[in-house]
Amino acid sequence: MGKVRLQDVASRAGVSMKTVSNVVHDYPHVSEAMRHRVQRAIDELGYRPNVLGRRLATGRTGLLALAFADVSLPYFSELARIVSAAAARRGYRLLLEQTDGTLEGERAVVSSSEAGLVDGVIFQPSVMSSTEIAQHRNDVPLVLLGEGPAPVTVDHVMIDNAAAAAAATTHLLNLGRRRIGFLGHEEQRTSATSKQRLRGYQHALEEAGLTPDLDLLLPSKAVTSADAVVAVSSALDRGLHFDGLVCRDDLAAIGALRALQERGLGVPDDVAVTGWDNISMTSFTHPTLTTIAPDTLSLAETALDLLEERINGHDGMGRHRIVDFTLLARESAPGLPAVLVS
Amino acid sequence: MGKVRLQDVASRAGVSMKTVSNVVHDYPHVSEAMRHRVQRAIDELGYRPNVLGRRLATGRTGLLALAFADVSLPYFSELARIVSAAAARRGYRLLLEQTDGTLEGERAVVSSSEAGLVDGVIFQPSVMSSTEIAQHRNDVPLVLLGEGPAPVTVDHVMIDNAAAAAAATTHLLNLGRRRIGFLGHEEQRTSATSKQRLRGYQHALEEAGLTPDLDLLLPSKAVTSADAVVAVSSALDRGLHFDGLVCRDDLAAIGALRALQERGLGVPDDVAVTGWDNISMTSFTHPTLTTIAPDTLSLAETALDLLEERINGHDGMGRHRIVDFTLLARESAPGLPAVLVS
DNA sequence: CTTCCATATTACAGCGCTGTAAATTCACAA
DNA sequence: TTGTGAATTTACAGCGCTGTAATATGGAAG
Repeated sequence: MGKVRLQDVASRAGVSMKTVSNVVHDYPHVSEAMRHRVQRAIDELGYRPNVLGRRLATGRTGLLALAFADVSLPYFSELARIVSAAAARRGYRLLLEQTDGTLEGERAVVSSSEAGLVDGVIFQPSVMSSTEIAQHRNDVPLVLLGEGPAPVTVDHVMIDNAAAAAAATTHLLNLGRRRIGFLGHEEQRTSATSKQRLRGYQHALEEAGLTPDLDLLLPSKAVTSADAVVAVSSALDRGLHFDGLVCRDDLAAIGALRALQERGLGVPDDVAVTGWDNISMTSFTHPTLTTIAPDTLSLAETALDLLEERINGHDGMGRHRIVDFTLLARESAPGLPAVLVS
Repeated sequence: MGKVRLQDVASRAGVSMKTVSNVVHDYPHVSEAMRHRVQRAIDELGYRPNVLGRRLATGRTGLLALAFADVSLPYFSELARIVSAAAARRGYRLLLEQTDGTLEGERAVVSSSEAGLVDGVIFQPSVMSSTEIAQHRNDVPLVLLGEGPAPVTVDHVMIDNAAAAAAATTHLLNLGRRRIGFLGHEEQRTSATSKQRLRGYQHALEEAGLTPDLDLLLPSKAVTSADAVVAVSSALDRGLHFDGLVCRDDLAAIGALRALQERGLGVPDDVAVTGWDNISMTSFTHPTLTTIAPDTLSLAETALDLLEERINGHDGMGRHRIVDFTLLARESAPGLPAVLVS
């Protein structure tokens, strides 16, 4: 068992393979009698179509890949869930591919050294430059996610990072904070993501007539809560004073919460904090976390729309789509009702 | 481009397809000169082998599936990362499959309606009964994870849940707690996982000469922090008193932390709390969370060992393997040093 | 300068399936 | 009864690759 082939069913039912294939695919021009006869043979034999054979014949696997640095990061795993569900609604299954945020891993994704497995790829690069992405020969349809500067030839979906960072910063300003820090950008080789967020942060400060203070930039060794704890703790140790903190992402914010509480600083009373991503944990931290919530559902659907068009042969220039985000005001920086910015 | 086939390379290099194939696979009996010549043709044409063709010919895809309820649950996403890395070391790639914890989704996994895509499946069932799993025709090698009662015919890897629950409970008893609750088992249709954990909890209480109090069992609607918050809050509302809480998993524990803090109860002073799974967030909660840490690395390796044997044709009875766990004492229930229990 | 053997290379079939085009069947009208 | 077109069903080739078995090559031995 497990070795039943189309031909076996065909023999059993006394028909041709193609007729069986037609029944399997609900091809309309099959008589009822025939359909029943074949279906019975299928059931009796426990036949299961082999995707590989089908793929080889049709050129499609019904598989998409979603590639990013690390599934165990909540933003990615929650995104994966949403994309996976959306893909399933369109009849695709999702293969998750991790790059570990390394150049090597990302190169493997775009060069797709093993072709033919997936019909398309949704890829959130961490370190690869846009020019390098563009250079790679692109056998398989590709849509980029995230803030990296996408090459003009490739489709791309993102939120307006600078605007969102500005919204978070402005939110803190509206709470009366004046010494607002930025936490969690990479120490060296600042990523495009962090750069855009820093830009929005700086812009909002300047809009408010404040001069950004370089001391208030707290880089973090890696994008983890642990490194954020270290960054904030050492800043406090060296006597830095701040009353607001715009964090690069929720993990950094959670690290910040922890570090502040260890020093006995109250959030939001002493320091108001904002996160970024709206990972589910942000509703359960103490205090709950004010955060930038990208419209991930729309992100997923948009990316899949673009990808499906590519799969179906669309061959134009890269399209660039911006999806919405929301600033969710919660305990760590309360005050304004949720603000929708496009 | 993207349409380079083995035959194209063969023509270009002026050799047979098989020779190209041999070069691609580092088959030993190929002369250096030939290897170079073919390799140049490969490079010039940008040839990428097509996995599907290969699979059809060899019967292997190099893909494994990891199936569980929901990637966005931290335990699963962190497990996925570990299994994925371990699989990569063995030359496999990992396909993540979500069942949403529904019977329907789980049936789809075991009946593998589309055969041939993956070489094997690692599956953590949530609701499917062992008999039903056993009944399903099993074309593809399968290894079960987790606490469900595994059918004797199928390989299975787990930790000793009752022992771990007893360890957590005993840890609280050693801290002098006497009114210890259990939080987070399913309200109806208690899962096998919860049952075993409840059993260990009860056993530890009885060992200590205490009579389990049914009021101290706080079921939760679903396995989420949100529902845990509700469960704990309403227990406190109805005046329930407890000084220790063994939680079914870390998410429940995080919800408990939140609910207790909202009521102004101190952790661990008023209530000591233990979690389960050691998700990374438990190091950053306030207070940090004492938790049961399954040896997931060993879990992953063991599961892959068993699976590879099956893939390579092993056909005996189901093997059952127990992997270690550790009780990590942190702030929410401090005291004893880490205790290793097998 | 043969002969022989080990090593390098090739021809060919077939993995399981589907698209195309051709063949068959059927219902109904002439 | 026969013709006609529409509705079903079938034959066949081929998707890209690899295993097997057969063939070619080249150097050492005779």
